[in-house]
Amino acid sequence: MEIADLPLPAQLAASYTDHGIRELYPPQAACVEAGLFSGKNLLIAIPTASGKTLVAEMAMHHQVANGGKCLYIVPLRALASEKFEEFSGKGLRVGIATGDFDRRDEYLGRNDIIVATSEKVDSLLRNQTPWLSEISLLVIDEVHLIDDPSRGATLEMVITKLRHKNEGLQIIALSATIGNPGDLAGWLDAELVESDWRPVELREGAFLLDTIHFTDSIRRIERRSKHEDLDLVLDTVAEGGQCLVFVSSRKNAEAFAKRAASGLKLSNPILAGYADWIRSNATTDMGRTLAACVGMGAAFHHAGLPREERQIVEQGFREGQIKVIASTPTLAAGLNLPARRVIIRDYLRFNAGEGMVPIPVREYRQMAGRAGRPHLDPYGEAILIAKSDDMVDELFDCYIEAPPEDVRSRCADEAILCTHVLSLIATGFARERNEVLGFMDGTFYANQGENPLALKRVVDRVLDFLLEAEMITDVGGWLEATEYGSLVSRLYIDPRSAELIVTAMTGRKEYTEIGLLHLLCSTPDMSTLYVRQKDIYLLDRFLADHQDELWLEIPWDGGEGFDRSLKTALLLADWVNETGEDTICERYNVGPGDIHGMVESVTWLVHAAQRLAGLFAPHLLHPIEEMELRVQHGVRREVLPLIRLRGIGRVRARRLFNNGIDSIEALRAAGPERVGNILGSGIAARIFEQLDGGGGEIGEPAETQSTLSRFG
DNA sequence: TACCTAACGCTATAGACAGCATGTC
DNA sequence: CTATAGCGTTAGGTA
Repeated sequence: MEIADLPLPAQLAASYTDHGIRELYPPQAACVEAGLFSGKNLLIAIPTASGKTLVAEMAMHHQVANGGKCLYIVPLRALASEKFEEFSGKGLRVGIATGDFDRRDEYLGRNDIIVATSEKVDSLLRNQTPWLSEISLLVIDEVHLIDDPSRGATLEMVITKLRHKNEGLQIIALSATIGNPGDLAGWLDAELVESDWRPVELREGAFLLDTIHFTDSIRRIERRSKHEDLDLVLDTVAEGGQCLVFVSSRKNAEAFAKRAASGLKLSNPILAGYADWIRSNATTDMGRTLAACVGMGAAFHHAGLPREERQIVEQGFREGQIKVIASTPTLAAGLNLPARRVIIRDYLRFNAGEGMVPIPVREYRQMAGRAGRPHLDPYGEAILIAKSDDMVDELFDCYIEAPPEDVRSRCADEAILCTHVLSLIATGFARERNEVLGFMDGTFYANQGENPLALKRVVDRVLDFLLEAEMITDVGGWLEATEYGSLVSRLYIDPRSAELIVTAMTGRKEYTEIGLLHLLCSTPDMSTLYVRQKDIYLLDRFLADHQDELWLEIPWDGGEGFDRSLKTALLLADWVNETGEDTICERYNVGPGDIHGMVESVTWLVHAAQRLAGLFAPHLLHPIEEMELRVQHGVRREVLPLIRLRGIGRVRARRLFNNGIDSIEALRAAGPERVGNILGSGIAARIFEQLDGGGGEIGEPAETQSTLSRFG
């Protein structure tokens, strides 16, 4: 099927031909035949890299040409940016909406295509965003994530809400290969397009000692090192390919990258350039290790890395300079980063409470699908590593030839349903008990024929909780959200978090920094740090001195959850007391990326706490507002007056403060010249522009003078 | 005595969405 | 309540 024969706007067709795309891949053609351009709903279950995005893009342009508006839902922020870039510059107005990147919020509705994460769409729905009802085409990327235990229900509810709201909505759902695509297609009233066609041949096999066993052939690998897994890498590189190695833990990723680096020992100016950049920005051991590895052509990739380092690694790999990346599952689900050979070294992963658990077939497929770069590699290889003879057969049975798992609804979970039921009531999707159940009839859960009574019981319990918490009221069967409930729904926090926060804030405890942080870290919305044996001593010592500063009771059973939230709170306390990044990383055994993640989460929660304080504990409003600024910037209280200026962050504020400038007044008194000496004249000029310009309300009067003497 | 190595036991374990209002070094 | 690699400790060996 030729591009030229399709009902596409001229500009899009031209953009495709410019990129050498003239003909559709067979599965893409199947989508057109299944009714892509005639408004049919489609469930497209085809392998990674076989052109799903293009199908969606064509449908979106066709839709817009007919006066429609499109919403493209993705599971990750990084994916949102990737798709945003991809869709931009082809004649349509494209917008992006994610938690960290939505400066166009106001104008979002003017776009033809909006790319957003599922949580962001849910949030927009909760805030009654008007343009959502104009959406005529909904694209759901990675729809199989409806099965994700923690986030799947949100996706399911968002889909159900949008279908409920927008009559005649066309849905295009993109999925990995799953066991029961028929179920999902049935729910969505969609035509099913299924195929295992790929643009690059994929060979899957299991490796033992020095031999790759494929389905009907074997391939010997030269022994080049002490480690078999490394031999596989060196072999790929010797043939001019690149390698992606999936391992189960960060430590393994780093260890493998080190081994690969000393096995490869590459050296060229470009790699050296990357290594220098990483080294000069690195503040931690981890960063220096990465720099050393990258200099020799290998890298590791996990969530502890700071964003910039992650991007360098990805870029270096795309350019073909970095030959190997040893990665945790970060790369499995995330960006499009193909390699000739993918090695799945660890297929067991530690799972709290369960021990080592084999990864699902779907995840294996996800990783294996990364093998083979279209137009660049002659073929792709996905290789599992066996430790014994028997393992080879087992790996074939359990992964290579195994059918992928079925997808199941996750929305019957009581804790998760709680937040969604509240939002249904707060936004008027349901006004009575039966309407809640009626709405749930439209979910995948109900469609899969799960026990409706079980769901009813859960819904009843959830409603009882919400009534008890006074987030909703029930007047003669008529359900309505209270001001509290509506706020919780819009803040997008778990109602259980809100209850915990409100209860603690209205208790008779005095405000303390650690009290607030620990409270927020005890919330189900905050992920907490792992507690090691040697941390326990430190935690106990902290408790001995500061027990009475905590807002929450210490559980008598010395629960693990308590230790975890306390450790996390201590990390954040260090952050707002300007402890250096390297010290924090070492003390808590985390990477810069983890700090960033936790700071981001807690900033969101402090904001929520601030709004809740406005409703229930006005006396806490001011200190919590201060904490909001402090976590955002990672600064002590004493530099807050300075931080409010644009162009001043934690470093510059600290530098000014240490030079005796602790307030707006002091800044004025010092004058541009002296400030210029401290920070550089360009920045000084920008600061004084703000001071002289209309910004009369910037900063606060100096109220922190008492602590000044410490630094003078 | 200084130094190295093999053997052993212990320890720790992936990822990342959401508010709000604009700019860090 | 699983698997595995990395690491620290220690015993044993060698120059």
